[in-house]
Amino acid sequence: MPELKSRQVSQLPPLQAIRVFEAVARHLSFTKAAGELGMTQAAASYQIKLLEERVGAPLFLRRPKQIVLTEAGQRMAPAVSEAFALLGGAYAAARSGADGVLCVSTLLTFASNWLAQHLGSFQVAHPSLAVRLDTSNRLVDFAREDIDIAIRSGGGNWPGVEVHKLFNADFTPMLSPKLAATIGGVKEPADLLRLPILDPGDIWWRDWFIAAGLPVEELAKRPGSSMGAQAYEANAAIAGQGVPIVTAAFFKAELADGRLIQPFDLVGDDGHAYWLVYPPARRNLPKIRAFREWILAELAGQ
Amino acid sequence: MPELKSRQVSQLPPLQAIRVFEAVARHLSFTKAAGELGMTQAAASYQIKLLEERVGAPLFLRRPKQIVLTEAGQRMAPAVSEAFALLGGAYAAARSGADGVLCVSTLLTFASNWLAQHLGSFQVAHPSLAVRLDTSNRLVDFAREDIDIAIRSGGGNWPGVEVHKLFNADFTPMLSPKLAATIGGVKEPADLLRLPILDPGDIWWRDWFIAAGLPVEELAKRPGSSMGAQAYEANAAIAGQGVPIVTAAFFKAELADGRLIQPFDLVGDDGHAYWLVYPPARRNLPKIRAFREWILAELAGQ
DNA sequence: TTCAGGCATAAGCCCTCCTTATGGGCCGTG
DNA sequence: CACGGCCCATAAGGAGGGCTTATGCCTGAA
Repeated sequence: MPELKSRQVSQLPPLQAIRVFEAVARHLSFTKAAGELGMTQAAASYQIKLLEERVGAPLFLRRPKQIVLTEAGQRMAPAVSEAFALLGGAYAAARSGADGVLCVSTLLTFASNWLAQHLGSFQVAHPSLAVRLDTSNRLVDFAREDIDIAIRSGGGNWPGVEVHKLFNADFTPMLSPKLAATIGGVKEPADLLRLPILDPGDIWWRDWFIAAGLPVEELAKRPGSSMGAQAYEANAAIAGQGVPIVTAAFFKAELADGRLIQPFDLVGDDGHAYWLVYPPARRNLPKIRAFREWILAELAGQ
Repeated sequence: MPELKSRQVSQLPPLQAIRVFEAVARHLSFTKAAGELGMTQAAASYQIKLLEERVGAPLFLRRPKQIVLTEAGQRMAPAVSEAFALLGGAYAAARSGADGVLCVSTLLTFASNWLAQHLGSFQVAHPSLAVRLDTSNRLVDFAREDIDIAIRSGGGNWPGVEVHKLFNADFTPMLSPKLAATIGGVKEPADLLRLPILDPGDIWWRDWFIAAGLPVEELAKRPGSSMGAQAYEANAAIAGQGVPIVTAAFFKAELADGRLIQPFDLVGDDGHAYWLVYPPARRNLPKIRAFREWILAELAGQ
C-alpha cells in the first residue's frame, strides 16, 4: 500500500529529522547539536537537508560563523521544542512511574504467612518504591494483567516466565513449647496423639502420619475444623490450642524466638514449592531486580 | 562515543515506536493503527514491543477481543497525542507557510521595467500566494538569504542553481513617434544625430554606434546625464525628450501601443541576458513552479 | 597568508525496521 | 462441538535509511 504510506509520510515529518532540527535550532549549530545527539556533524547536516526538502523551504541560513533560522524555521522551532518537551516528559513519567510502583501478585497463603511479616524490610530498603499487592490464587498472565512480578506455588515449570525457587512447600507439625510441656515434651511422633490436632482433615496430616508411621485412623476421630490459612493455625498453635501441620519456612521467625517449635525433622513434601516468577524481558528492570534480590536474600539470610 | 549515544537514547524514546504507540492508543488496536500508518500489523506489534522494553513496563494489556492501556500507557498516551498534534501543526504550518509567501530577489532594473507592469497578472492568477520582492543588485546566495527565486543578469553560467533564460539584455535606440516626426522620421542611424541622445555616456551607445557605423566622437560632444534606470529614460523618451538606448524586451507594451518605436532592427548585444534562477532542490515546489511557469508564459505570449 | 572552525558532500556499510509467513488464543456460528 | 474468523505474537529475511569516515570549501581571525 504505497499510496497510503506516502499520504501518511506527508502528513507527519520524518521524526528523526525533526529531532535533529530541534537540537540544531536550540544550539544554532550543526556541530553542537550533533554532539548532543551523539552523532556526527555530517549526520546532522544530512537530516536537516532531508527535512528542508520535505518542508519545501530552507530552515536555516548558513552564515559564515553561525547559522540562523529562516522564517519557516522560526515558525516551526517553538512548537517542535514544546512537543519534544512533552514527549520527553511523558516518556520519563512512564519510565519512572514504571519504576515507582511494583505490582506483586501473590497467593493468599504466601501474603499472610510470609510477606506480611517481611515486606516491611523491603519498603525500608526501597523507600521510593511503592508496592501494590494483588492477592489471588489465579495464575496471573503477565500479558493480560498489570502485574510486574508474582509468587506462585506449583512445580515451577511454566513456559515463558523466569522462575526462582523460594522454598519447598513442605509441611511438618509445629506447636508451642508450653503445649509440649503439658505432656512432658514431645519426643516422638506418637506423642502428638495426646495433643489436639488442628485441622486433622488436612491431606498433609495424612501424608505426614504415614511417613511417621502413625495410624491414619486417629485423624478421622478428631474433630475437624479447618482454619484455612496457615497463619491462623499458627496463631492458634502459638496460643497453645493445638498442633497444626504447616510449612516451616513460613515461620522461621517464630521458630527462632521460641514461640513455636518444630519437634521433628521429618517433613512431608508433595513436590510443590513457592516460586518467584516474572517475564524474562523485564529481568533487569530496577524494581524487578530489587524485589528479586531482596526476597532471595531475605530467604537465604535467615 | 557510545556513552553519549546511549545516554541520549535513554532520555528520549525511539520516535518511530512512539508514533506507532500514539496510533495504537487511539485505535486500541494494533491492526487498525498499522493500517492508518500504512504498515503491517506485525510492524506495529514489533514497535510496541520495542517501546515496552524501553519504557520497562507493558503499555497495553492484550485482552481477547481488544487491547487496553496499562497504567503506564494511560499516563503516556495523552501527552504523546498532544505532542504529535503540536508537531503535525508546526510541520503543516511550515509547509503551507512555505507555500504562501514567495520571496523574489530581483534586479532593480528588472523590477521597475518589467515586473512592475506584469506582476499584477501573477497575483490575480495565484491569489493565495503573497509575493515579497527583494530588490537589490547583489548576487543572492540562496544558502544565506531567505529567498525563493531570483532574477539575475549575466552569462547564465552560475553553479548550483537552475536557470531559465528570460531574454537577452540587448539594446537598441527607442523614441516616441512624435520626436521622430520632428525630423521627418528616422530612416537611418545617422538621423539620430539630429536628435537629443539620452545618457550618451552609456557604454551601450558606444557599442551600438560602432555597430551602426556612426562616429563615436559624436557621443562625447553630447551633454552627459545618466538617469540610471531604463524606466526613467523610457519615460523621458515617451515624453519626447530624447532617444535612449534600452532593452527592447522591457518595453513591449509601449512598442505595441505606439508610445515608443524602435526605428532599427539593429540591436547591440554584449552577451548578457536576464535569467530566472532558483535552487534545483526546490524545482518542484508549487510556488516555484507557479512563478516559473507564469513568467515564461508571460514572456512567450506577448 | 595561513590557520582554525564550521558546514557540505561522497562513498560505503550496518542495522533498524518492515514484510511475508505462520502459529496460537478466543470468539462467534452452524 | 467443531470450524472459521479475528487479532496479536513471533520468526526469518531483505531493503533502504541513516550513520560514519574522509574530504573539500568557505570565511574570519591571527
